[in-house]
Formats: sequence, structure tokens, C-alpha cells
Amino acid sequence: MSDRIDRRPLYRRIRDLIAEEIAKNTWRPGERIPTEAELGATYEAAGGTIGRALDLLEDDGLIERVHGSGTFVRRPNFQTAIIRSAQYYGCASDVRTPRSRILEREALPGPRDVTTALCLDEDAQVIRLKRLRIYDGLPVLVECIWLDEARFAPILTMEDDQQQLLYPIYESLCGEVVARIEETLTIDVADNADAELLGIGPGRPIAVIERLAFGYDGHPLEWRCSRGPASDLRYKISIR
Amino acid sequence: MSDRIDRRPLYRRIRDLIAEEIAKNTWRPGERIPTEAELGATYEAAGGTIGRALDLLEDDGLIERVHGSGTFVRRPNFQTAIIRSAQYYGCASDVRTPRSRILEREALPGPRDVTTALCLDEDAQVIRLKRLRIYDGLPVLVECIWLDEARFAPILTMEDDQQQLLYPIYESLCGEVVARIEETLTIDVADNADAELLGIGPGRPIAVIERLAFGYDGHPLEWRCSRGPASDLRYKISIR
DNA sequence: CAGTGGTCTAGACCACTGC
DNA sequence: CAGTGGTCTAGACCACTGA
Repeated sequence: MSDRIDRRPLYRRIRDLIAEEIAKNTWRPGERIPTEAELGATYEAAGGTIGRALDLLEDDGLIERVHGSGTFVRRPNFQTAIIRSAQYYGCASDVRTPRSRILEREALPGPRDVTTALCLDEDAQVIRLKRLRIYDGLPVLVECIWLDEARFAPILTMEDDQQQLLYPIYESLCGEVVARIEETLTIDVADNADAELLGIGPGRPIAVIERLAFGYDGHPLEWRCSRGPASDLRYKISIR
Repeated sequence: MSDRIDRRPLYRRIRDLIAEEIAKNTWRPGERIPTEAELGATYEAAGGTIGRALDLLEDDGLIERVHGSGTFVRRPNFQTAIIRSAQYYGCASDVRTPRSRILEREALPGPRDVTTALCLDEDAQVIRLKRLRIYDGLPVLVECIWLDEARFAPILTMEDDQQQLLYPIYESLCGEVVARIEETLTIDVADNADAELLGIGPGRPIAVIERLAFGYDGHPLEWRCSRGPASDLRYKISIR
């Protein structure tokens, strides 16, 4: 049945087969997947082996198990994103309402670096959003967001609901689910445009967070570049 | 035998018992610990259960298993430390020799914030090192390092071997092993002292990395504050 | 209550290391 | 080769969820 050529352990191969099903959208985020017993029958493995495969998927953040209830496809929340580490997020009152205003929105032929980052054809059409994020009435982040127009066309005509986060909109409007992000932090100094939008002096340090968002199938969906005052940044990690 | 009150699963309790042995220095870093069969006899558990406990310890970076050879106490290397992410580290030639020169070294009554960070008595005596880290002849990091004098007295009289890293010295000279670190990144602007030591203009962005280092027993051993040009920083993470 | 995931065992067999 | 960790099974039992 299983390839004799693939010498990886059974529970690893089963992990990958299930991950593939998730990538193929066999089950949507939040949905229940088959029980361990059913999976055991499907993949012809003992319960312990299936359990071990699910352990790996849980570690990878792809599924969530609820004791007595079932195993579900997880919808990631990116709690440890660098952007979240900024001071204004950690404020006392957790009811601070983040808002965001779209400043510019257009479709255009993709610049070379954008099509490269998103793995698109060189002549592909892309969407560009320029957005200002606001906390407590104060502008704290300028974002430039790039999307493949072929996948995200509805974004061009949606109304600007300032309360809404983008990723849930991607899912409801375009059927695209973000499963993983990569963030890179660098430091720059504010140019005149930054200074004006963010209300700080030109030449002050700016935190630049470049983000690539990927779907369950590993394909890049969104490229985003966020700029905010570096004085608001406080990023903490623990290492062994 | 085992407490009926402790309702955590057996493999979790065994994980903690072994972690405790490591913290107590029953086995030193690099040493082999008993075989799974021996551990099974000690803790009265089946092989699979011991294996699962060791899985957890491996995930936590406390041990390393070598197939066919044994299980060893791991010596961490902190590859993902924020400081490592600086540009000058990632350079093409990997033979760049980092050097460091100790600028100041003294014992003094611990300032309040230092004794607090290191969990010492308020009137404890501490060691303060000021160090300049140099890559390719260029100064790139100013570090201020604080240690409990009671544990690290030999540091006061050691000779300044500019090639050596500190953590191996802590181990060989003082018998203290760093098992885990916590780093916090913030951004500041260069004051005159920074500017002079690092050879940049005052007011330029500075990356400030505060680091607390802990022993296997979870006690803080070292408090360190590093300052370097933020333009050299490029920190990348992946999140689900 | 039935159905689900979580723990644990005993034992078989395999794969790798180092003598 | 003996000793070690790694995989896998079948089945028992437990703990939790939700109808």
C-alpha cells in the first residue's frame, strides 16, 4: 500500500497526507476532521500512530484538538507577530479599538519586486493598498499592501469598513485563508512622507516590518510593508 | 508510588523529574544520561512513556538523542538570538573573527534594578563589565554586563582573552551553565558616548537588546544590555 | 449516555553506533 | 556484535463533551 521507497516513519507520512488535505481545502478552517478511528481506517494505521501524526500537526499549528469533541482545522491568529509587540498594543485597557483608513487603492501592473515576492508572472496585474492604522485616534502605522489581482479582485470594490481586519475579509470575500506569515524587522529613519502621516519629526527612527503571508498550500498571498515609530517597539523572545 | 493528587499524565511528571535532575546537575552538559530502559526501571514506566517524556525534553532543548548511541544533556547555542541577526554576522565569509575588548571591569554594590533583575539581596555585591564587540576591526556593539559577584568572582581576575566568548568562560571558570536566555529589543537614539564608541553620528537609531540569562535551575545568572547601530539589524521570524 | 481524544502498557521489530 | 534509541501495534482504560 504505502511506498516502500519512502523511508520516513509512518506517522510522519500520515502527517503530511493530512496536511495536504488541509492545503487542498478538503476541510475548511474551523471544521471538524474525521475521528482518529476513522483516520486509522483510512490510512491503515493503529490509533497511537494516528495520534502521533496529529501531535505533529498540532505543534505546527495546523489543527486544534478538543478533548471529547473532535479535531478541528485551526485558524491562526499570529499573536506573536512583531507588529503586535508595539507599545500601543500592550496598553492597560484592552478595549482600545484599532482602526484603519485606506488612503489609496488601485490596480496596476506589478512592479518587479512585487511579482517576485508573490511568485507571479512578470506581467501580472496586482492590487496596491495604502493604509493608515490608528489607535486611540493616533496614527501609528503606515502600511503598503500588495495582492494578486486575479485572486483578490473583490478587494478593489469593497467598502472601507474601518473596524475590520483584512485577513477575515480575504477569507469571506475572496476565499483565501492565511495560514502562516514571515516577518522581517529592519530600522530606517523617517522620510518626509512618514513624518507627516505619523506626526513625528523627519529623521526619527522608524521600524519597518516586511510581511509575507502564505496560504495552507504554501503559496504567497500578500506582501505587506508597515512603517511606524521605532520608539513604540518592544519585542521580546525566549531562546534555548 | 506516584502521588494520586498530581493528575498530570505520567510522561509529563517524568519529564519534570528528569528536568529537575538536570537542574540539580546530576549530569553535566554533554554527558550521557541513563538509557530509556534504565529510566523505565527507575520511574516504573513502560518504554513508550519514557520515550514520550524524552520527546518533550528534546523539544524544550534540554537533551539531545543520538540514535544508537544514547541521550545527552544539551549545551544550548542560542542561534536565534536577536544579536545574531545583525548584518555583520550574516556576511559572506564565515571566517570573520568577532573580537571583544573589555573596557571597564569593577565590583560594586548592586544598583537596585540590577539586584532586582538578578533576584539578589538588595545589598548584594555585583560585577560590572563594559565591553566593546568588534567585527573586522569595526566596533559594532557596546555591552554592559552584570553578574552576581558571589557566583562569578573569578571573572574579576581573569585575563582578557579577546577571542573568547563569555558563556564558555562562565562554565570553565565559575561552573555556571547558561541554559536559556530572554531578549528584549527596543530602539533608542545614539547619545554622545554611543556615537564615539561606535563611530556613528549622535541621534542615529540604536538597537538596544536587553538580555537575561538563566541557569538550568531557572535562576537568573547574567543581565546584559547591548547597544549597536540599528541600521545593522535585520530580524526575521515565521509565525502560524 | 455514546462518541471522542488522551494515556499507558507490553512487546515486537527495525536502524543506528561503536566496539 | 551487543546496546541504544525509534517505530508501530492492539488493546485497555480514563476523561471530557454534548445530546
